[in-house]
Amino acid sequence: MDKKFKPSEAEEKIYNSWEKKGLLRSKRGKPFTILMPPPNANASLHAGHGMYTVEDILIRYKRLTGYDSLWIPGTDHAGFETQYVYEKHLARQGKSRFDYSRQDLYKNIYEFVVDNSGLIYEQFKRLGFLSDWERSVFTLDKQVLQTVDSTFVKMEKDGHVYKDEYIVNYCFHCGTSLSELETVHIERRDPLYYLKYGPFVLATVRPETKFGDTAVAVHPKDKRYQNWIGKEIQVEGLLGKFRMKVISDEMVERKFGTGVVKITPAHDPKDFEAGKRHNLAVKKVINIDGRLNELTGPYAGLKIKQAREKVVGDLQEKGLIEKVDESYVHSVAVCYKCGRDLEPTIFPNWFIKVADLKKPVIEAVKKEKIKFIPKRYKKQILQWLEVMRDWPISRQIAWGIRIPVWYLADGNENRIQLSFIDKKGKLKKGTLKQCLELKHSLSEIRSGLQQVIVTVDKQNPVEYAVSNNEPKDGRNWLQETDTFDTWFSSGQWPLVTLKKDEYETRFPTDVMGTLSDILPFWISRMILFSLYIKNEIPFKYVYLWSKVVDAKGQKMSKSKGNVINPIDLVNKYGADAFRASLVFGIGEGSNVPLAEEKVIGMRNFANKIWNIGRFIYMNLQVKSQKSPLLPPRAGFEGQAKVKTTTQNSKSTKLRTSEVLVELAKEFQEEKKQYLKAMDNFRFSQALGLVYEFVWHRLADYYLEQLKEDLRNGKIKVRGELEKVYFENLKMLHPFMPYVTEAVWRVFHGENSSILNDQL
RNA sequence: GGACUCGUAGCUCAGUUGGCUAGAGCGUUACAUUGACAUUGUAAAGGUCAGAGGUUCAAGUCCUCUCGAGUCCACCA
Repeated sequence: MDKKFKPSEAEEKIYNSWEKKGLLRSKRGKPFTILMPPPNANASLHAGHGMYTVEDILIRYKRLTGYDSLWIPGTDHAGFETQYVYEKHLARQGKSRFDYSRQDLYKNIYEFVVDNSGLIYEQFKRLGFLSDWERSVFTLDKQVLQTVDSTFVKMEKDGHVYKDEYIVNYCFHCGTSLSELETVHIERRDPLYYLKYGPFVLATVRPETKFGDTAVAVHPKDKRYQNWIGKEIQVEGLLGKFRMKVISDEMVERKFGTGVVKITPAHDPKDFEAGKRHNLAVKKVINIDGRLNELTGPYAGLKIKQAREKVVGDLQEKGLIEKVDESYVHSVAVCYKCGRDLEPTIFPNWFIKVADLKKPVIEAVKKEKIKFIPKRYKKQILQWLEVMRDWPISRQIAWGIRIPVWYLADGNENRIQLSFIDKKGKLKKGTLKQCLELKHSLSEIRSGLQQVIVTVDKQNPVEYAVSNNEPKDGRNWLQETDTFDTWFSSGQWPLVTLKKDEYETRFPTDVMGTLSDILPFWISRMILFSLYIKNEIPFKYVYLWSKVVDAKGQKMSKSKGNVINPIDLVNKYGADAFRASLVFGIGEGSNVPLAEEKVIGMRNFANKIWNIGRFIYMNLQVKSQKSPLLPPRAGFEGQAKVKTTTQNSKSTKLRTSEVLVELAKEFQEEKKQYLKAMDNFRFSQALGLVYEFVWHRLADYYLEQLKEDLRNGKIKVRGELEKVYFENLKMLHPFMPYVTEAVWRVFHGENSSILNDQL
């Protein structure tokens, strides 16, 4: 044995042997199952992924305690995220997605993802993860598409799906609508304009939307405006005179501005709701290209910002602005991805009605059929579930699972808007009728299709079919071009990862471990889908781990320049050290500070483990060489012990037998506490316990006490020390798999594995 | 506005049914060590456990309030 444990030499060899011997999964015991939260297929390992270690700890611990533990891996196509990365890549080449048909774009992104995938699994392997890689599932695999489509079809049949013109948060830059959860609110100072509005003055930050106003509102109890409620006012505007209804609604804050609000249902979520309550017209004045439309007269074609400037200028000229409050601070919804302002706008969208679907989820969480660790997340997810609104699932991007809806083309040529790349590679836009009239065949349109927009007409809807496959009835259909929100598919992760027969034995799965910040996106949806499709919860425990932060507790971010690459640390100090440093001394649910010093500390611990083994092993060899000369015999031990103890009695040394009794007792207590901590997901405590025992009790105390006896070849002493040491190796193995396995093989032979033993 | 977390040694943090002298890692200081390990050992310095009040035989731990830091949700025309 070397003086030091050298991870770089040992790790790869050991991992390969696990793979070769089929130890990535076990074949005996009661099932224990974890589904790996799928990282983005094209991702590479970042510090946050380090926390997957917690799942590996569980898998290994369960393996060692006699379970058939299975960790099923997978990767996610991560719709919007990935397309965003790809579009940046396109932009560098001076191109955009509008240069491609959706088919080609999808193909290109697929290749892009394939080129960049696989890396993360290699990195996971370096961390030692005991996952059954051959079973990897990608969220665009055939069986996933099948399941996702079928779920949607079933939901539609059961009346949980509807299409509506709805106010959605639309990002003009990313070209897609976003769900509530994908928006970020930031505080910002914007000018607040006080506009003269007929007899009133009202305050707004968005004067450019005034063309879409369909009412003004006041609070029902506001004395100032009592007489106006229900009447019409005459307003002199930029486009001439018009009349406007005055409504009253509780939503109006009397203290804000002048207590009068303009209602713009098409471009403000709250106004949209108010519009519904009061049956107001929805007048859309901004199109999805981010420009004002023909309803705005001279402002048509201007982008929002330009329009605002011009409108303000013109209003000022006409004397219609009473004052401007430049110090107004409010929060603005921005895109979580690109950070630009989101535009609330009307867009046809597929929705999942969640009111009924979420009820059993709330039940299951309240009754603790699913337990959350740390506990406080139970409250948080319940809070989220309560406010969860209908879920807009349409994303106007190509990279994803296309929504299985077909619109009847025949007879609806006028009502279907589309864009496509024609044979010559030119982008064409218009109604289907216009395109056909330009001598483009339907098959040409289909193959170059970019986007199909079918607006919602409740009185006379365009006929559509919802099914896994295109209807084959001789008529022509065009498939919806929108794709599912990526959480719609990853939310069905527990429904697509197990084999059929495993739903009998491994479902519900045992633990779902994931970052706490996707609790609402993912965890709540997985529970929802599982209860809906299988009428069963998908997992028994949800273990939330927290953010990995830097040594000072700061969030890691590129702009701060404090990002730590885990693989660098693994290269320098070994996977064991890296893994242990993410667990050691960490409170449940608190941030995980990652500091190089700490990794070094754990590297030192790994070396200590190694050297305890080395010491015992060396004496084992010394003894066996000497044994022909000094055969150990019954009765001999006692004598020798008396001798050595008296010889070394400078300090007060205990008798060997007493030390051994003490050791056995202390070890029993350690193991008991360890098992308790592990079973309660208190990994940090478990590791801390063993750390303390192995280093400061076993090495510093017991080994020192028993050094002489060991050198003198006391079989009993060596046996006891070995036993305690081996047990501790097994206890440490979930945390530090490599060094424990390496020492194990020194003692038990190169072909042995600690994984075949039991704790 | 609603919910939640945190404030313990110079730094980063443990401390779970309230209970022996409040701990660890790193850092600091002194000493030791050529046969397990310098990626070491022995020891030391360093804490009014944010502050105030309360419950209790007993409070870092439970309750109330104050101050400070942070997170999530909702809203902001």
